[in-house]
Amino acid sequence: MDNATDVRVRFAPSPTGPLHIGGVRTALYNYLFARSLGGKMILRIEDTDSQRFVPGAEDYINESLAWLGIGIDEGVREGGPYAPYRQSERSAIYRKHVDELLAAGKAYIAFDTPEELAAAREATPNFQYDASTRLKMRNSLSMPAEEVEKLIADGVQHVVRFKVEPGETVVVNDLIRGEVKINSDILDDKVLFKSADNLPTYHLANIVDDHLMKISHVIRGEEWLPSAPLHVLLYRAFGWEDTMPKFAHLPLLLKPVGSGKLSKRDGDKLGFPVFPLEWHDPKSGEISSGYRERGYLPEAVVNFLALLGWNPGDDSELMDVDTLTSKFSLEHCSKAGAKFDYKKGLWFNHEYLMRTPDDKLAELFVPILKEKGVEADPEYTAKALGMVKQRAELLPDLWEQADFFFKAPETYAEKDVRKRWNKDTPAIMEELIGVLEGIDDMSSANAEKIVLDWIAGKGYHLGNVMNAFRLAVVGACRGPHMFDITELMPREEVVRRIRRAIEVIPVPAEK
RNA sequence: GGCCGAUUAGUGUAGCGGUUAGCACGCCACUCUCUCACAGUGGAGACUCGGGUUCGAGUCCCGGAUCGGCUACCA
Repeated sequence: MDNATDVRVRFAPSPTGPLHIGGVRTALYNYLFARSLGGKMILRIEDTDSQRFVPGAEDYINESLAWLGIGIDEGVREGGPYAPYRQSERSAIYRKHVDELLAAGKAYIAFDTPEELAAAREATPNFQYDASTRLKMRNSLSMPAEEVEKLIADGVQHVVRFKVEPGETVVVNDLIRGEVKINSDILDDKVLFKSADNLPTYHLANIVDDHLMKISHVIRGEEWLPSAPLHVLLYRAFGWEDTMPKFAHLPLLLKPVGSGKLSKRDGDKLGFPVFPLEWHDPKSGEISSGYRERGYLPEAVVNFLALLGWNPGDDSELMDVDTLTSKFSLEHCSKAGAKFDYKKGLWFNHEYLMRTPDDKLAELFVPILKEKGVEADPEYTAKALGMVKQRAELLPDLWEQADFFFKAPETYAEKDVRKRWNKDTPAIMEELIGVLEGIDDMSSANAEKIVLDWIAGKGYHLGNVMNAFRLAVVGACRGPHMFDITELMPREEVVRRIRRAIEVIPVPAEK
């Protein structure tokens, strides 16, 4: 069934907390890569660290990817031919493979306790558990076979370590970085199987699963580059070098200001989310904000993230997921870490908001109206939002911009009052009410013509009259064209607001 | 400390030996205008530093600096 050349990629997060935005980007690149080549996207849960497991994190991962539209072909929820896709459920598979390595003499058993290892590191600067030191440690290479057997029979805790042969140059061919060479001397005898929870470490589980699941390309963060040579050695030890996946190590996401990798604190400090969805930490009770809850559109987040470390090869910036897919290629991924430009993220969302059809916007706006305790006709809401959407970056900004469509102003912007509400204003506004009431057709163009003619005829100051009018209806000098507002808003409401403004706004003593 | 990786305006990036070093965000003007936006036009702003190679280097090589990652019975 499966062809050797089939593209199969995986996103393999650890359920140790909310999915970080950098992880989301890795998932996205895997997804775009797979889709662009007609391949499959696998979601594998790497829960081999029982100490750090966080309940709810796996659901969070699934929900985040679903919200962003990053589709999964095979995974824990989706199932698939290589199930289970949760590593904690695959321990027998790893056990079998590690035994193979043991039998072939490519791995060995070690009894050193954490304390002993700490002591060794203390005693020797740059201590490394490798060919130069392993015979001085307590393991099946340094101890008589009977003693090893006895310790195992007695149930003494032990780990399995990979036996790295020294003096060899290991070459990793990275699709983004080219050839990366290192000497095996600097590699240590990595623990493959832990004693603490009888589960494999990342390195072993990762190689076994990628092989068994027929992964063709491993696209992951740069933090894995240093261990990639070890992984090559593991493929070799298993005799899987011929079908070894190709590697691509993505640059990291960095802090917007200062240096270092992007952290949750940066988001808190500068006011942007670092997680796709809001996260309620089950232990601390702490709540971390998410893109979704903040009012970002998933399409905008995807577009923004795609361009952080990749470019389409031309000047396009606003691209939907199909366009991103068709243009995606690993060759256009950059090598250097990208500072997280959250302001550009805001711009993307603004662009997507402007392009969202008004009725869809009205739907997205329902929760906000509800929160504000306002009931409104969907069609009215759609028209109102359509008028202000070019002024909003995030969904909640729509309320800031369109609130007056749903409730009369209670206060009037002081600065605008000072500038636009003169001693003649109440009388002119009174006159305006009469003019408005005399209009048969309140359509924007018609009402504008009539009112403007009246202003010109009377020789009034256009800016002052219009802004006073705006102040009365909106509560400040902001918003769409006045006659677009009065076309949508019932005339009685407009009149009521002008009357209230005349009543409430104090007339300045002079001028 | 060791190993690996990276380095074009404030930010994201294009460039792949010969360009007035392109685009976008942000910033500043101007235009439009009843306000705020949108839109349009214009502006300021960059090749980390040395050495090489070459007729010619942002582009290739070497070194320094800086930044990042890894260096766990975490992933």
